[in-house]
Amino acid sequence: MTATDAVPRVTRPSADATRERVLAAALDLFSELSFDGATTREIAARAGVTQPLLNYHFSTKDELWQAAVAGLFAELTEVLATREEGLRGVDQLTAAKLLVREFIYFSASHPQLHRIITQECKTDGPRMDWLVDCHIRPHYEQAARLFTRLVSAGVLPDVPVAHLYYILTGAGPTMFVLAPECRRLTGIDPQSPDVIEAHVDAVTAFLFGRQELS
Amino acid sequence: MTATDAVPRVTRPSADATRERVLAAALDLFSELSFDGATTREIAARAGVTQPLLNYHFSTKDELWQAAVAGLFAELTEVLATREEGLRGVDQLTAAKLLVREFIYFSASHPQLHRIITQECKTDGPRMDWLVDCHIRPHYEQAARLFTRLVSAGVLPDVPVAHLYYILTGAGPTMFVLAPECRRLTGIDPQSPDVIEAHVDAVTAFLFGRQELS
DNA sequence: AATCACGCTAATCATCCGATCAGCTATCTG
DNA sequence: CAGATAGCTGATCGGATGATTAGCGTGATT
Repeated sequence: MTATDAVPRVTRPSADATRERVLAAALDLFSELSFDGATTREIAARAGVTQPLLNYHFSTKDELWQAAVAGLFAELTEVLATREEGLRGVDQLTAAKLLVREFIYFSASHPQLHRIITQECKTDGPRMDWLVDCHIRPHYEQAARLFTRLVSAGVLPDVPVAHLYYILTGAGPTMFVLAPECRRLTGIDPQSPDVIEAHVDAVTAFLFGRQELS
Repeated sequence: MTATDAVPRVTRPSADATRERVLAAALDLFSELSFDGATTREIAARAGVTQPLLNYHFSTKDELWQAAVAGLFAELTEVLATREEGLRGVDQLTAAKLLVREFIYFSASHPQLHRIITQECKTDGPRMDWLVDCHIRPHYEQAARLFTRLVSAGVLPDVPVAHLYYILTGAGPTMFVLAPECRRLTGIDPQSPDVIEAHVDAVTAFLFGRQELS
């Protein structure tokens, strides 16, 4: 089905597996320790390989970072696209609520996403430019279209979409981004399914109106 | 009035001024570039001094970081205490709304606060422990008492206070934390007074109920 | 006036970082 | 079977980082 089946493969299968182990380790460490705080040696150690291998598969530390982040956004894009696909024909308000819920669920299972965004987008720089132009903007524009429709329908108050965007992307993921703090501060584990469910309910209740709280 | 007037001072006045210049530079760079990303040479350069001076005033990089963060939290504590003082006698709901507004205004004028929190509290570590135990917990407990009263009064929906805390601290400051992203992504400058006002209005509207939107 | 502590700097240290290079080994190709 | 190549490692390099040390100048003390 894919091109790699037709063309005789030049890369050995073992390389793909280690590549993905490296990418997973890089994503975790970059998101938790920041780009500068995560060292290539530590990433390599977590992936069970030696440090020069990172420069073999990804020529530079920046390219490793880009590859790890691109994989994460690909997951987000796929999850949202699949969900949207499954919501064809559902009425606008219900579809919007379920799409927002899906986004918060993703933020809970992939806290690395907003950890990296809040890490890189605090300052101007090449990584922020790349993140915004290549990955964040498409999702922002999709969200903006959705919010615009909901405001027109009177479901959301008449607030500029940029504010709605930062209220949702702030209120939804922050508890999961700061999971270690939340555990120490409140004793609650944000990775628990019950807590995730309660948070999704709470955020959607505040966003779409109080009476919606079950 | 202060003790330094009575006791003959041993530190020269010039030292206090440079100390504060160093602290301000450290706060900006730590919050934007993370603890590891900010170098002592860069902090010194921004403060207009040489790098070994940082080790003279603050024995280590960690102590410099602690001093800078402590000063920021002292400002927050003072601002909120002053505001609460001025709200004695005001009815509970109005006082709560104005206190929340004050918090968001502070997040707008001091984005370094939540930049550092989201930087350090993603991972367990000594800096996270110190931040939570010495500075975050007192404010969390104050917020928890406020939220508990508002839930009892029926002003807020019956959601555990931890969720309310992370919804507020996520929805309020994120737009200002990610100001560079917001400018590039939306063309809106979150430091503009009009935008700050609109965001404060929007967040309080979602938090305290739709009908409150002016 | 002599002394001394304070504020600050130039020079330097050990350490760690990302990157490079030569070389090993196993698999694939012809 | 022989050669080539992909996958990976050990050793190492230049550069940057946080910290230390010795020492300078100025202003307060006695």
